Amino acid sequence: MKCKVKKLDSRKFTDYIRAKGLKHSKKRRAIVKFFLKKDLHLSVDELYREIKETNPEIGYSTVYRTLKLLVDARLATERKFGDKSARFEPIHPEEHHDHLICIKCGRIIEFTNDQIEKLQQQVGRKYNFRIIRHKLELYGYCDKCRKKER
Amino acid sequence: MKCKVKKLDSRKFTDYIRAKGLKHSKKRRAIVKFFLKKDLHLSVDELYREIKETNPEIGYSTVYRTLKLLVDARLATERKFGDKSARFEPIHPEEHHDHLICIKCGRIIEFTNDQIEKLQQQVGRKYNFRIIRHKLELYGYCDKCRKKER
DNA sequence: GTATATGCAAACTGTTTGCTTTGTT
DNA sequence: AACAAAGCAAACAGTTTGCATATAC
Repeated sequence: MKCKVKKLDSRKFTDYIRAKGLKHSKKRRAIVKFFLKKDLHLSVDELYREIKETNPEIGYSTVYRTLKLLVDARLATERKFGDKSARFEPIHPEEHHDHLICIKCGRIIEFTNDQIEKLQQQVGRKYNFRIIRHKLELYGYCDKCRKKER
Repeated sequence: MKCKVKKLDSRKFTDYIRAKGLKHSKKRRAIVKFFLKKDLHLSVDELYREIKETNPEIGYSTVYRTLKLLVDARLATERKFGDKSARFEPIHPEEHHDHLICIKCGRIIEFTNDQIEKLQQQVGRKYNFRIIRHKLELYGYCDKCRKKER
């Protein structure tokens, strides 16, 4: 099961922009479109290059600023997997998920596991923590890279 | 249960240094001493300031370089919790642990949970991943900060 | 004495910001 | 017309590096 891009209506972005009294622009729309369309977990750089091909007049800072806007609007989250650069992914409010990351090819797969979630709550109780969110990342070799290994 | 600093023999560092044909120095020893002595999960900056008080002639880059050396020697690991700066902690080879992080006061508590570990392996199997390592961080409010909240 | 360690300043990377110009409403 | 967006360059934070000097062996 690969990552599927779920429908995240760009209308939500429009709503947010309006509610904030901000303005729409071609470039913003282009960035949001790419962001939603492309496979998940893009780094800013990847997204920038991608966009650059069809919209060469868009600058780096605009990409950053728009992604930040998406995060503010709670339509995206920022993550860092090992490497130093930030990766953004659309939020699907109903569903939380964690990540499998291939340390060879960089592939990122999402998964969920209710049992793990429950055990985390249990850990929280044990230490008197009120757990708000968590991060679980499993690093290893994906099926393809395992085959190549030997 | 607070983080306890377990005995991590600085002799291992000595061994590593020798094996690599590198040299000992007062400063290195001082840094390693502080690193092992102080509570875990120090940022470079925290460690630097700490050391500076008794060894004001030690520079930032030396701290970095020595920490890197510790990582190379597999005596420390580098982590990033949300904030941008790296934190280092001694490795205790026999034992893997995860972290509870208080989003109010920044307190970091270590924990282990075998059941979660097992479930992670299960997830790996499901997706045909060979899991090498993982990162689990639970963010929330610690007991002290929960009380203060209301 | 030779080679490594260190300090300093400078380089570097990813990200953010200030300012002027351009675009949206 | 008014005000936000975008581009560019410059600022920034954390980290790394080059080089001359100090230190360890």
